[in-house]
Amino acid sequence: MIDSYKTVGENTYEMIKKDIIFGNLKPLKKLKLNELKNNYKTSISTLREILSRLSGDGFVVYEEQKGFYVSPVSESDLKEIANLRILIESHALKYSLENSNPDWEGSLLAAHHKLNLYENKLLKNKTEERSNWKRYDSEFHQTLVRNCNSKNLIELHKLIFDKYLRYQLLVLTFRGSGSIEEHKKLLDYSLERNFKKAQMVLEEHIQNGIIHANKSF
Amino acid sequence: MIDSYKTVGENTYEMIKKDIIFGNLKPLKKLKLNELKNNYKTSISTLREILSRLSGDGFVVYEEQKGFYVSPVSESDLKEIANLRILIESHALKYSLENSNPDWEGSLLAAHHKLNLYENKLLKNKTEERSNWKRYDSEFHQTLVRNCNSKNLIELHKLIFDKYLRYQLLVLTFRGSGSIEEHKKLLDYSLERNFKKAQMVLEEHIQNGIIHANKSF
DNA sequence: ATTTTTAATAATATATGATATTTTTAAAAT
DNA sequence: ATTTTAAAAATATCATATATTATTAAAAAT
Repeated sequence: MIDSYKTVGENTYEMIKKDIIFGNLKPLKKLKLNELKNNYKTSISTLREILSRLSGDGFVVYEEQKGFYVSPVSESDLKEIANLRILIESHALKYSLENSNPDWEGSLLAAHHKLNLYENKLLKNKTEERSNWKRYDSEFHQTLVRNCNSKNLIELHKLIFDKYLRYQLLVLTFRGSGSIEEHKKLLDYSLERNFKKAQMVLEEHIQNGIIHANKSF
Repeated sequence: MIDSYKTVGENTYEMIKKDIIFGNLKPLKKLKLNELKNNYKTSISTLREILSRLSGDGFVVYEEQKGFYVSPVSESDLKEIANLRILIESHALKYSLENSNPDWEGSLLAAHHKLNLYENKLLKNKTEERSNWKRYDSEFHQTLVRNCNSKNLIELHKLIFDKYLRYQLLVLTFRGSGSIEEHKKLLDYSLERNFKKAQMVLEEHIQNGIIHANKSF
């Protein structure tokens, strides 16, 4: 394993965060320390550290004297997150394109290739595993912004993207060919360094994504 | 005192955060747990929680097995933060103006009035306390975005603003009448709901702010 | 004399137990 | 049904203990 060196706290942080994003820990669920202690096999002090971190990230809510619980979800929150993602990702994309270079173009092509393979699998075989698809989707979008040359922007994007991802895994479904085409256009316009068009597709892409969610709330 | 009910952890969190923002804890300073324990009179477990939260907020850096230290500062980071602030605050301002209503207009006027009183004091008496000025500056800008109707956006703005504030307190100085005029314009254009002009002033305002910092690095 | 190795010291990471306080739950009373 | 009261559960905090990892200082080797 790659990360078997990590500390207990680090590993458990990843696990709990993943469990929240993947919906194993449901929105609003009270995170009782003793319960978590049994489930994740760590001490209460370590758990409190982890939950404190997660509350800084916005995946957990903390209330004085009452403890921690999983952040709630709502339609309005999803819309806010989507708008924020459009704002941040567009902004970062703009700078990524301005700084475009062969290395980055190569990595974007590679990321899209892997994503596309999975998308086609999903089109044909609906039972295919979705978490992998989401992984490649994440990587593609993260590659899009990576070249923006702002550490703060990249970190912020990752945070927002993870929040969006949580909604995707909770209430959104694979949209099929529409999403595939958008990814392809996003790739092409980016390689052409055409920000205007790339931005429009991106905005559409994210906006289309949340339309599928509306009924689930 | 208003917040004397708060928990030890909450109070100490505020104190440490303030000490970082106000420069009492210098950038890159190693935050040794035993040292903090003596200085802030709290237990190590409580401190670790606090530092974990602060690392989520970006004011503290954490390295496995090596512990915590105050986040570094740099000219490039300041520029990133300033650009991010322009992006976020402009975006929020746009929606605040769209949702404009008498209540909000009133609170904006009030916030500007208090800020302006302090600015004039500072102009005449250079020895005036700066932390108060910064408080009113914060409040004015926070009022500007408060009406945007997006909790996520408001929280994000607060986070970025605090980071910017840290730089202001570390390396920036009161710019005098220039800044005062910008605040006035910002108020007037906002009351007119003229986003285009308000946005331009805001961008200038933030951009002008960091010019004064360049030499300090 | 500078570099490398080794030993000693300090600091972190984690767990556990103890205590005071606060919430929550359940039972009793109005 | 609502309020009051008592009991139980959970949180907040601290202190202490142990294993592991970093850092520093001393010793050895080049």
